[in-house]
Amino acid sequence: MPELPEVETMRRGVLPVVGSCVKSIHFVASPYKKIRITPRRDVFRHRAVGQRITEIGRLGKRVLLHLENRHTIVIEPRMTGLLLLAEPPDEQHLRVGFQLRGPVPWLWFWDRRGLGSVRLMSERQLAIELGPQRVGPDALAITLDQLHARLRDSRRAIKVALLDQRAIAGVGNLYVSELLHVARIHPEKRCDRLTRNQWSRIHAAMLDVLREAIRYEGSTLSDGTYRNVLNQEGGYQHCHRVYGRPEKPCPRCQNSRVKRIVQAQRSTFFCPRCQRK
DNA sequence: CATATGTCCTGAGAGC
DNA sequence: TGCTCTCAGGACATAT
Repeated sequence: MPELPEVETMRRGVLPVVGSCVKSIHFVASPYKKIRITPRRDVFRHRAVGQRITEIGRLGKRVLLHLENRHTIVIEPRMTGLLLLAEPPDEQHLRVGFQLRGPVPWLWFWDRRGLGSVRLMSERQLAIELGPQRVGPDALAITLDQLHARLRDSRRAIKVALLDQRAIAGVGNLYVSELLHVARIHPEKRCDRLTRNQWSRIHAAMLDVLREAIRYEGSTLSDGTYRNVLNQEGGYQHCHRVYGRPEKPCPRCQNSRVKRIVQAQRSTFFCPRCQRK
């Protein structure tokens, strides 16, 4: 489940393709219909082939490949999408191959479940479809004041609100449980009932957890889907405090067991003793 | 407007 | 053993 740390790891991993030229693009035939690829493949090729990759960016949970003609290839991994410089795990779930002229011959988009997307956008399209109205400030860049201003009046539970990418971009279901545990905030606590001090703890914990997870190159869960661009596992799953650990002792207080609840159809893990409502 | 729910997708694992 | 069923959660469409 690539969230900010995994996508940032992908971004850093594909930096070696900066300066390379797109030689050809292979849309793998059979699963093509199943993932969202826009525009049509001939138009996509016409606008991207022959272009140099000038820069690699990240917008929330998306990787951006900027081209010299000011178009951008927007890669959205969603649940199981991977960006690979190494040989993909199998042929079956290969979606797009970018053949490059440069030090690395191929950049692959591989996606087992096919919920991801690969889109080529003009500057204008990018500004509209993924502009500040649609994607909030990045979780690593947002200030405490910005975070506070954006969510302080919301009646939603803090866990649910932090997953809203329009409010703040990059936090997903795994890291929200982790950061709320570090901040000692109950996931069901309503935003409009949090004190300034609690917001401050959330902000600090968010930065700590995300930065630490990036250092470990993200989390590879037992389903094993997330891999870095060289098809290697991340390491942060060994550091998880609560996520995916129901009934295990809380790593902070030891006296309480991690509880699993469901909020907005998603699992939340927390320590009922350390994170009181 | 804000918030809640439904939808897509595949394969791992549970349960029988 | 081998089958069926549930569940995992990204973003977005639709409903309340």
